[in-house]
Amino acid sequence: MLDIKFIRENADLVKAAAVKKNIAFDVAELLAADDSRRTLLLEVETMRSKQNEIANAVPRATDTKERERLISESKSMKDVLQKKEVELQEVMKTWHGLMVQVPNIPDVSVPEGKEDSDNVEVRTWGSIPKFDFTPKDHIELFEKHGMADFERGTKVAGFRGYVLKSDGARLVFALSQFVLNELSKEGFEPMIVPSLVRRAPLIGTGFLPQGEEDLYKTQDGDFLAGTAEVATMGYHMDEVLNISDFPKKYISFSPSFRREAGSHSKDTKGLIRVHEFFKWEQVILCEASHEQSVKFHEYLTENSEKLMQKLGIPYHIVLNCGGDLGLGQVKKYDIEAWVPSQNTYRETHSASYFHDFQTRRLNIRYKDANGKLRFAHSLNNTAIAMPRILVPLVENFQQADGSITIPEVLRPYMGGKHKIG
RNA sequence: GGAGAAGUGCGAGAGUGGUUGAAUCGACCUGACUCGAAAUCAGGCAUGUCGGAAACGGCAUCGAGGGUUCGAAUCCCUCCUUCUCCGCCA
Repeated sequence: MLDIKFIRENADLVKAAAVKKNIAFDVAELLAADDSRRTLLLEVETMRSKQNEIANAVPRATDTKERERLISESKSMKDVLQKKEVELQEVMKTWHGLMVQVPNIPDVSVPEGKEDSDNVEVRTWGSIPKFDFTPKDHIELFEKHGMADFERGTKVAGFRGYVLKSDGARLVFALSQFVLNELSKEGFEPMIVPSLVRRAPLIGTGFLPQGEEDLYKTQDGDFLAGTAEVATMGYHMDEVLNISDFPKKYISFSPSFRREAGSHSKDTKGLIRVHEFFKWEQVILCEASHEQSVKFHEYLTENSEKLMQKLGIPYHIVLNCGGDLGLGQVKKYDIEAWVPSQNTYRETHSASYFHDFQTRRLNIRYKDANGKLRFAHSLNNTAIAMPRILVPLVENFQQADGSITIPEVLRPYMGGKHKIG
């Protein structure tokens, strides 16, 4: 959500933002709604003021006639006021419905573009492996070593179902432990947060109302979150934080769920795109300054890069184009890992910052140096998403004999084992 | 799942229909006293929103949303949350 005052004063900026993000949004419609909102509000409040005045005068009226007169005057106003109030309510509903659709303004450095093919490569790391044999894809490798069972996974869970087994299961926990340790050293506070969440944190983080299609919903009206970001941000909903605690750095774990509505034909096999997975997510809350946001955005990205480097997985960073940005994102980097079987990079991490877009919706504030309440800034980035990360991991480290070398940093968590197979 | 109780400001806690945005105490801030601190004394201390250049003023907010009433923190309804007891249970 943006500040309505800001929108009013910068209508052109908002309009341009919608165009850049390829989001259909009519700023003029919102401004018109805002005009009627303010006109009505003034009318209603003037009437209320009059009524309050009468209500206060009634008990002080010593004369019975005067008392009667006041009461009947107020009564006669009531109908009109009630009608106006209903009118205002309707306008507010429209207004609010439009407000949650206002896109955040993308940074000037965000490239123009409609879809992920328009993203711009920023840097690359590691060398793409050259195999003197025909490399296997991750599905073949997983099945060869009994690390996953896709057939039974589908039997149990349906489309995109999987079961991780043996070293496949061990790797998930090894990676998990590795990431937890590395980021703990960086001062991130580990949290295990709910996946099953209420509507409010999803609205607050910007996944709703637009993303309802991609969320699983329970019969109680709760949702399964697609990322730990939701619950971690919701954690501080309606709070006033202490500025001396900034930046708040969290590393949150949760199972994550995605319906993948509209992606039915994409990545139908294997572990790239699944309905249910595990994720460690970095979340930062900091002071409301663009410089801080930019600084921590780079920091979050570097943290994940370091993890990838320690694992030895080749990757590149892309700067997402306008059309590939979410409603609330100001700027986003994706880390994409090299996947030999597809001869391309595939997204494994996504780092974005929001300015106060999320915190305004979630009402997360702090008192600045002048004692003024301000909305904090929020950012997040994947630390590691499993099992997706296993795809580049096993494919890049496969050997001619079909075995898989285990990255050195994971060996302590794999009982000292050096290779699979 | 069943029965009952409760939700008031930063905290404790009063308030059961009429200047109550809310007593009182504590915390916090400013000042006085002090070399300084403690103690004491004086004053201050909610947020949002609308109008206004500002001063300032209006409106809203006592878990949330509705309702009754000229008037609601106070009465009624629905929901949410917490607590107690029973049942079930990883």
